[in-house]
Amino acid sequence: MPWEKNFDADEALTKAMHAFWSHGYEATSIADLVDCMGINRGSLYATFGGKRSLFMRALRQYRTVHLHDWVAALTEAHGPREAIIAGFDQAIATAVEDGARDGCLVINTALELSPHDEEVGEFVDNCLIEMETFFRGRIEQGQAVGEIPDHVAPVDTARALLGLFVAIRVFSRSRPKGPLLRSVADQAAAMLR
Amino acid sequence: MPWEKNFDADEALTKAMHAFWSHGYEATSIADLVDCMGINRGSLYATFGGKRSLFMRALRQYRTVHLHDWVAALTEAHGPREAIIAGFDQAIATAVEDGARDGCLVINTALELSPHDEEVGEFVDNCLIEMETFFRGRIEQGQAVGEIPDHVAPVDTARALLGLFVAIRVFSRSRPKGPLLRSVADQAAAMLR
DNA sequence: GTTTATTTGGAACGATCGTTCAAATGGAGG
DNA sequence: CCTCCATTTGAACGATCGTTCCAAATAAAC
Repeated sequence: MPWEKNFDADEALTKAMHAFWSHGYEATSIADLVDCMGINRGSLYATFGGKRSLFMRALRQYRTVHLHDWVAALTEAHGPREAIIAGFDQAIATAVEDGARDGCLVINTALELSPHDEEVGEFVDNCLIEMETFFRGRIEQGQAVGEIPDHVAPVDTARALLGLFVAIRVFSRSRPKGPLLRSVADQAAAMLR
Repeated sequence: MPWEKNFDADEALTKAMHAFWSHGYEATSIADLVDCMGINRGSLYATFGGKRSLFMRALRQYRTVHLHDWVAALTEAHGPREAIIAGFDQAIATAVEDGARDGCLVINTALELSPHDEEVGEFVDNCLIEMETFFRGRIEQGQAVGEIPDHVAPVDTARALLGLFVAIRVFSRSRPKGPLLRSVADQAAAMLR
């Protein structure tokens, strides 16, 4: 029925996000997006403005769903130390079980676009800072309740954990072998002892 | 002089490597390559076969120069423990001082192409394995000469070091801040104590 | 001096890129 | 019953993609 939208913009955006997530920005064409979103070119441009604008919205949706909500869920469901460990375990599980080789959209974008696109770069940086802040917050909270020893330096350790987490996402995309991912996660856990 | 090549194929390949390194595979066009390599389309196709074939040769040159030679230089110039630390320091130095936001071609490629290109994926995996092997070899050697304590688990630690090294390359491309990189490298060094 | 072999520079190819736009649709409001 | 109007639809745009091809150019070989 042409007089009213016959698709849900958020659902379509989610599908676009997964396309960018899997193939990256450059390798995802408008034709690909039209196909996987199930809408037509005109609607895509009317609703989302264009490829780049659509990508930015996909990035923002990713941050909301896979960063904010994810952090909130971990924080709520676990104690401070366990929240960090569960975060790593979850990342490994999606990589090994689901066989999804998508990694993390933010990190994929960090490598593909950040160096040459200021707006994207700033957005990605903020996401990384949020992750670092999550780790640091959990460490400090863990120390406050006596779960994590005081000799652990919150800032440095948070950054190292961010590094190991990034690495798991990278390996998820290129070399998603269980033992490798598990070794990395175990060393992350060891940093909290 | 048309009866003999008037360009050095290896030099041209190096220039192509840097273009791919900086912008990735998809975002580097044949026109870009022709420009930066300083040769013409015909010569490019006659000498290198095509874009994909040129990219694979660039990858191989990268592995030789920035992996094999790099590992050899570190191993030769330092003791086991110091070789690892010098590797991290070097990665940080190129990111912070040179201001080069290129990161590592292998890791960039791992995220851009590995999930959807079997040949590239296998090549990249081998490079990552080589790096892991370097770390493990240095750890074991360090333990043999008493530089590194025996409670360090070679395999797990090597994988974690690989992870932290990958992270430094990722941050070099997206958030090349000195303190962040230093924290990561310091935690890497702490794993060897 | 003619031939031969090879590279060069660039024109040209069909395909696909991201984007625009005008025609077709059919209920809503008068 | 007719006019609106937001939306769908797909054709079409110019640009650029990776690739192919060929005539011009040159100096060694004969």
